Amino acid sequence: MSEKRTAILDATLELISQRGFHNTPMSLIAKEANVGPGTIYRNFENKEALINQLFVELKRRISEPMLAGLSEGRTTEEIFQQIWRRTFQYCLNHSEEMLFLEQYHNSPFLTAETEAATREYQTPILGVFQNGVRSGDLKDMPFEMFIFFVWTAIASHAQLHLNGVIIMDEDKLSQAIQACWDAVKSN
Amino acid sequence: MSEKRTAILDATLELISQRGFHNTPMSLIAKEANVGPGTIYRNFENKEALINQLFVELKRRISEPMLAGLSEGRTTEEIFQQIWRRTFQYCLNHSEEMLFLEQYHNSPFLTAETEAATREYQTPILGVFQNGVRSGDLKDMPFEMFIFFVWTAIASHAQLHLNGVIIMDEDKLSQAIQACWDAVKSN
DNA sequence: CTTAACGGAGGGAATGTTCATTCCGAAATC
DNA sequence: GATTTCGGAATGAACATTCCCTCCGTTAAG
Repeated sequence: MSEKRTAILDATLELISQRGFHNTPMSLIAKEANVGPGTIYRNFENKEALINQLFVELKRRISEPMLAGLSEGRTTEEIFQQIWRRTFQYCLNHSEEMLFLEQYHNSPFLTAETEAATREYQTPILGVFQNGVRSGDLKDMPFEMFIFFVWTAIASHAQLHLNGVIIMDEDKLSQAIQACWDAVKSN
Repeated sequence: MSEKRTAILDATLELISQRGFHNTPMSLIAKEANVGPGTIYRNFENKEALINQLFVELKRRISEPMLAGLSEGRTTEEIFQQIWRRTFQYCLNHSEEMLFLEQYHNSPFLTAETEAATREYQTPILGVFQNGVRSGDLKDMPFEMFIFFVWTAIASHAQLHLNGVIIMDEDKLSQAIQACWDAVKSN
């Protein structure tokens, strides 16, 4: 990935997560990236493609802490907890990325390919889930329902924290994790 | 509320939930509402105000089935279940409204007043929550955390259903409700 | 009862701005 | 010197918003 390309993606992330799509002209992205407007079009077909590729890139990044949580627990519950904690922490440390993802999560201009590429990054979690179901630790729910109590829950709680609605200190954090665990654990 | 105003809001809902904000010109809204572009500006200050008012109106509408669920259960668990079922059904029957709400849920152009107005409509649920905590049926979590397992969960699962990702038949529905109940119920 | 004056809502053409995108000369790289 | 990449002025389309003319209902005067 060229350096310019990275600069453009970074600038897009920063500007769009704060100002929204319709309020950030390509010219502004170019300026922020120290690049001419024309250069953007050398790397991305158009504005929509730029958003889509950024979306995929961010999904990839966020899957890393999820993955890292995988190897840290022994029991299913410990693994669940580690994934939650690590991903939550990542969301706080990279709030722009999380905000962008949540903002365009169900937006009309994400293409089907983007959605597909996105799904790729969930496969590590799928393994955890299937093992947990097989071993009787987890309820046998649809995988997407399980994902809700991981990714959606994490992102929502990170946003609540960032907006100052709930201060997610250690107490609240373990409370949230416990609630989600209660939701998915088998009885 | 004037007839024209209602027509404009309806047209806006339909067009924007399908095409997104930046892809639906005021002129198109006007055409869909059988109204001149100028007429829109007689009822709403500008495009952003239109979106904001539509958002508030939809939050009001969706709070009705929630409310209706309140009176149908005896135990906290029954009330929880009724709220979930009714609201979920409403989301399926009014998917455009739900999609619009989810799409602009965390969008840069919702004003603070809009967010405040929105919070109003949660107060009936707050009562249920507080009673449940007092009686020891519910975990003593922050209210917004509780709301996550109601509204956010409902909307997400409705979307999964509408996208064909999970077919939410009675089995899956009660499974989802059970999971959310397990999350919030005290142990 | 008729008609004239008024006021306000509706419509839509016109305006001016704001971009996305292009394109070509300049700079850099090989 | 050739080839690729870059920049940014220029272009053209799209669109939010305005402005003013039209239409209609209401009221007042005759």
